[in-house]
Amino acid sequence: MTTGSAAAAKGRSRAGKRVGRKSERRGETESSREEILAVATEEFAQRGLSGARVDAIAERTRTSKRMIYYYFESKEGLYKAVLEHVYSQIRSIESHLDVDSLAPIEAVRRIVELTFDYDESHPHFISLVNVENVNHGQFVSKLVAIRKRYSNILQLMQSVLDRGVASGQFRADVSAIDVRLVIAALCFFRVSNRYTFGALFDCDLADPQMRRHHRQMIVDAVLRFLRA
Amino acid sequence: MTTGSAAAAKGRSRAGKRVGRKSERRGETESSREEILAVATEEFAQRGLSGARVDAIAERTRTSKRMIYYYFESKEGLYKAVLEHVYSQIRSIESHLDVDSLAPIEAVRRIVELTFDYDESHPHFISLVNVENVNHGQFVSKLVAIRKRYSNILQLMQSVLDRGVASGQFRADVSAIDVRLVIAALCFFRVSNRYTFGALFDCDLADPQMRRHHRQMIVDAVLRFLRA
Amino acid sequence: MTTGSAAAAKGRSRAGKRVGRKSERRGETESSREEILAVATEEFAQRGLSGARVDAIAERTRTSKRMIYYYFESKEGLYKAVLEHVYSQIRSIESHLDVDSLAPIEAVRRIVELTFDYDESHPHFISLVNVENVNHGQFVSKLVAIRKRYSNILQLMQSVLDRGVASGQFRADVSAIDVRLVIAALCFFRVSNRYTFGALFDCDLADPQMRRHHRQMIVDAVLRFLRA
Amino acid sequence: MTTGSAAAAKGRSRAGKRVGRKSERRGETESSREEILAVATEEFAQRGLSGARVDAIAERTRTSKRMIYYYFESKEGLYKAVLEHVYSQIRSIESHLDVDSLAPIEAVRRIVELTFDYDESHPHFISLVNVENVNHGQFVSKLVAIRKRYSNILQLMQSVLDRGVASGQFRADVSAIDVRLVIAALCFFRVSNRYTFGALFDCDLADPQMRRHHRQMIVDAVLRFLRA
DNA sequence: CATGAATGAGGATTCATTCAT
DNA sequence: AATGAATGAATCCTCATTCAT
Repeated sequence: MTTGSAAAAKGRSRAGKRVGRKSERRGETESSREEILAVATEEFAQRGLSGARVDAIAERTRTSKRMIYYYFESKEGLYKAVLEHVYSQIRSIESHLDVDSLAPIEAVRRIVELTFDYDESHPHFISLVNVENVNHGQFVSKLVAIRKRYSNILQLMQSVLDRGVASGQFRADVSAIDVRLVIAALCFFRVSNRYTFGALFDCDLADPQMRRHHRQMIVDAVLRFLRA
Repeated sequence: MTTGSAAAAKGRSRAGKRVGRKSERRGETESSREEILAVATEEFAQRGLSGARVDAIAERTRTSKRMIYYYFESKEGLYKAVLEHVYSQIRSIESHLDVDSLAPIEAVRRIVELTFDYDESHPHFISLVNVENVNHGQFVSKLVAIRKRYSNILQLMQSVLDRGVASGQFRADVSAIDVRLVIAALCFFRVSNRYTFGALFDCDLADPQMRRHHRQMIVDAVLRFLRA
Repeated sequence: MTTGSAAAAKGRSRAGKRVGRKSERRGETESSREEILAVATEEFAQRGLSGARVDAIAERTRTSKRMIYYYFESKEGLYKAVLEHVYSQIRSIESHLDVDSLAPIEAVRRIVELTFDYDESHPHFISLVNVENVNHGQFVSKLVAIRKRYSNILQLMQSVLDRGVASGQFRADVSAIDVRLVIAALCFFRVSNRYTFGALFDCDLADPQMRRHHRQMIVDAVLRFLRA
Repeated sequence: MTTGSAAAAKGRSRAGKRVGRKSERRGETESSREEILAVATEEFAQRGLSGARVDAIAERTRTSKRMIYYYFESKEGLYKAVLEHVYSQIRSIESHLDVDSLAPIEAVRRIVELTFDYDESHPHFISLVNVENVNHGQFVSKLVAIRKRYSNILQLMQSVLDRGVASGQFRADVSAIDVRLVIAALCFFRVSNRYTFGALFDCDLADPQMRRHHRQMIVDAVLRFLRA
């Protein structure tokens, strides 16, 4: 979870608006589109919106540059599709967890761990969120489907908090949004700032041992933050 | 403090190699260079390395595009200068504080507050760090002067921790680098992800009330994290 | 009548070569072709030969882009078909008139009026003639059927002139081609140059009052031109 | 004179807005720009706005494609500059004539002849006006300087008409705009429709003998139109 | 120190057309 | 008779950079 974890996302989201198509067929077609999307995800993550080259994306694909425009209409359209795709891929951490069946502390622990694991294993996603922030979030704000999902996340979190408060284990003065911010910040930063933090403090955040240590540490920090 | 706070930045670093020229007039010269640097900082922060336009930078300056090349040799050189400049501007939080004269808890509180305030008031710096991370930190790793500074920071932090542990107020199993990471993450994320977090959780992180709340919250979280 | 009025156009000319196919169903087939032709007429008139987009034409049609190629083989083929179509639609003004049954002056008056009315009510035709002239008339010269028709027009005009000369009402030193030129020029220009003339002389040639005035004026001018 | 003859045009019109230039120097610079303009005039006249190729224009020039964008910003900008240029080149026929010193009939004769000669000798101009009309006059309407000039033309024409009416030689019920329309139409059409008219009536309007004949004929037609 | 002119190399995008079914 | 997918070849345009003065 970074800018919030992703909620149920059951419906497959059609990223690039397909224009001028009358019927929908699965199969080959879809895979060309998906191949482009996969390659573009990498390119945009690694080079940013203006740094990415349509030519470079096309070359790493079995299709041609022309197909990119066929499916996505423009470089920007492709970027939007990529953004929507990566956001929609985040299966809601809470929904994978049946948060309500766990004791509050355990629920929070699992939420943090899943968030941490997701961010660690999806550096492209982290980079794309960075890119989007550098670009003033001009596209993320248009992803309506995504935004809906995120409001559910807060509700789930709130119910966990409520139970924790009721049981006397959590403080009462922390809002769901606060907890999400703390969790997101701690997990996201490790990945998003791996290069600068690593260079300046001369350490390798990707080191497995370091990672394991930080995973526990962040769980600990969040629980200490919530503890009554 | 973000990717680590900035240490004592003693020598002002001259970014663009300045070849010895006929007349080395101070004043005018310096201000042209600095004007370019100021404008470029904004442009690179707002549009990223490849998104920034040399033309655009020149136009917003009283000087010409040619001068950019005169002072900085290339767009990349200008970017490096900007990066070095913003990093060097961070006067070490610890050095401003005389950390050693404060009680450990108070010292940490002040460090967090200063870090928070710095990040909040320097969104361009945050953006540039983001940009640098999107670009794999390829330039930050070359800023030797900066890196030295950052190692001092860790030492100062360590001494605070040591005193806290000695007084029985802090846990013993937290390293300086861990604390810096936690502080940096919590302060940096609020600013770096303001667009995506704001859009997805439908809240305005820039709101003064929210900011005040989070400032206290982060101090609190860090102290809870350290507390024995 | 513009570049000459159109004569009887007895045989309907099939523009796009229609290869004999399995089922030559009338009706549907024909209407697809005609729909394309109608849309293409507008597009070519409004945007010129190279400005028109095959995609745009297809989209405004109930059929697909592929059908355009099926019927017309190429964009150029479609343009030729459009050109032939609009030229063939001009039913000979003279043939609608039974010119020989009218007194010479009356005959000329009616010819001018019909030409004027045709041009005014067929701006697409005018535009297409313009387009064709911008393209050096490379296609019109191939429309053999059309060219034949036009030579008849001259004969009819000549007979009117002859009768007028015989009756002493017309001058003898004006050829049929001269009269056609004068009539065509005066009627065509109003429509073809409506935009530039209107903009530069700040008047609206489409205004009904202006139009009525010019209609009479042109009849008058032509008769004065012919008067013995 | 076509869409109206051109008036005094004393001030040199700067066609393509030169951007980002602070001082103005004559000489070499200007000639590059003018060379582009000259070549572009031909290309746009021969192929229309969308048919013209920036590459083709550049190739026929001693400069590069890049310079076209440097001077004119876009293909459209170049087209606008061309249009303005050709319109501004029309030295006012009336102003070359000292219309007021001639007897009314003689004045009209000379105006017609000069208009005729101008149109005959500037087929590119005629074509460009055609192109502009195909494009709905979207650019000509913005040429403010040109439009001003054209309003003067009408005044000069009106004064000639007034003198002719006063002397009893001209009818009183013809407006300046009417006469300009008649003259423009007759002279313009011969050139603008040379391809289609020639093809359909199987004659060569460019033939010198034909041209001489038509020149007299048009003068005659206009005078007959005006005669009291 | 300063500047307007110039540009090669590349970058996004479009378009008429064809293929597989 | 019909169509959605696919594409090579342009086509317009941009950008960092250098030159001449």
